[in-house]
Amino acid sequence: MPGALGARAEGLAADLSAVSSLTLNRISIYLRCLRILSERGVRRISSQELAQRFHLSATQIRKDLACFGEFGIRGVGYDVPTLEQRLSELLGLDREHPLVIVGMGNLGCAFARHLEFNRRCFRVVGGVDVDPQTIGKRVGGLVVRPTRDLRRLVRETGAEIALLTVPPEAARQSYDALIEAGVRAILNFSPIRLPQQPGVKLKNVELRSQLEELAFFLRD
Amino acid sequence: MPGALGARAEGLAADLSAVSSLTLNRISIYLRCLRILSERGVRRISSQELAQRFHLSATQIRKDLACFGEFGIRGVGYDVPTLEQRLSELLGLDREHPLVIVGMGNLGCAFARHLEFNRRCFRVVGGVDVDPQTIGKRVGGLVVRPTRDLRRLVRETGAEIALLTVPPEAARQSYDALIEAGVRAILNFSPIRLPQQPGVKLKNVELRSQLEELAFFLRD
DNA sequence: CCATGTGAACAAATTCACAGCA
DNA sequence: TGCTGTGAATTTGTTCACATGG
Repeated sequence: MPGALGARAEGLAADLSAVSSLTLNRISIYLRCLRILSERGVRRISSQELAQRFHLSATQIRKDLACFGEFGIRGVGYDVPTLEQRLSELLGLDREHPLVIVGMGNLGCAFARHLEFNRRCFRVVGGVDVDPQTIGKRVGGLVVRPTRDLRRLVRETGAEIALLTVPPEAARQSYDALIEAGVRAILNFSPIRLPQQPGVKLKNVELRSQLEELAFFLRD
Repeated sequence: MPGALGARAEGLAADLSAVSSLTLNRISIYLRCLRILSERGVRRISSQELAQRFHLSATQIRKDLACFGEFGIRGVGYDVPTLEQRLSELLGLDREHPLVIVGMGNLGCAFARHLEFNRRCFRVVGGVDVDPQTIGKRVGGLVVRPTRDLRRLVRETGAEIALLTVPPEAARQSYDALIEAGVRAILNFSPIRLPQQPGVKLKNVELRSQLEELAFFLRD
């Protein structure tokens, strides 16, 4: 192991800001698999067996984990609860993240109810919309507020993450409002290309593209 | 240009099955940008300008397009309506794709209504659920049918694509049922790892992973 | 001329192969 | 012995730089 400054006993291999998006998404998947194993009472697992059970790649699991440190026991494998715990901490999932939803249409409401029901690390603390018909509606455990209250809502709740689920024509305006309100990470479900803002993490979920890729596969 | 067999005047550069998922998803994005330009009456655009307007990379646009053929006029740029048309055909978006939704909970209903409203190339022809409370409910223009009717539904409607939006514990069973019913492409929104089935395209949309990547970015 | 299209250079990600340690 | 962790090899993806041709 290189003598990286600040590396602990089960040392951190490299600086965390260099970890790729692909690796992070897979780590999140490994964590889900570990939770399932944990619930089933499995205490130890090798990368090989983890890969076989969940259709993953054993080498890739080990390489991905190597970005964060050393977690296994050579010749044995990984301790399931320990690895689950360590990965949760590394992803910042040991605390709850307050989250606001901008656009309480079909998709926004679905996420509000879904995350309400399945709350793990993320808590929906507010939802806003421009439509007077929608404002005031109860969805899950919250009441929809007007978009002009966004800044106040973010201040009050300390929300750092936002879901952007507005129609295309409102996307740019809502995005600017979110930046202005001071959120630090945005998951954009609208089909609009938004400019990166320094200090604010923007991720796009291109649902339409996913469907269109399937359509491409089906072309005869 | 290499003398590829079957290459037309604006020739196909290579075989389409080798095009990567990354390229396909970007082509889908370019297509959306072209539609916007088209609506605004823009008739010609260069890769440079397209990139600037929509926060893309000009070189990458040209490289991506090169997978499918030659579409531009050197020294000039691309004809917007023509390119839009050609890309639509290439992705198989010139015909409508019937689509079934398995799991009419929050997410399933949201997609049913969303695609109903915003129907372009994809038509929701049916939704199924196991919950007796949900069966029979009207969502958008359709009535939720029991999951045991899935096979018949797929046969009747010719659905080739399915959205899998069931809770985790039902995912594997529903997946097997979809394979059995004969759909050819599945977009899986459940957080369960499913095995690839030869001849059936499976894409996973990991919503949880996207959120967790944002959480990672926010770790202090 | 000027923007496309493309080989060549570069970078990133994945897989291989095996050293090293429990 | 057996599995982890990791350099080295390979594959895949992106960017550069420029020849090509309308």
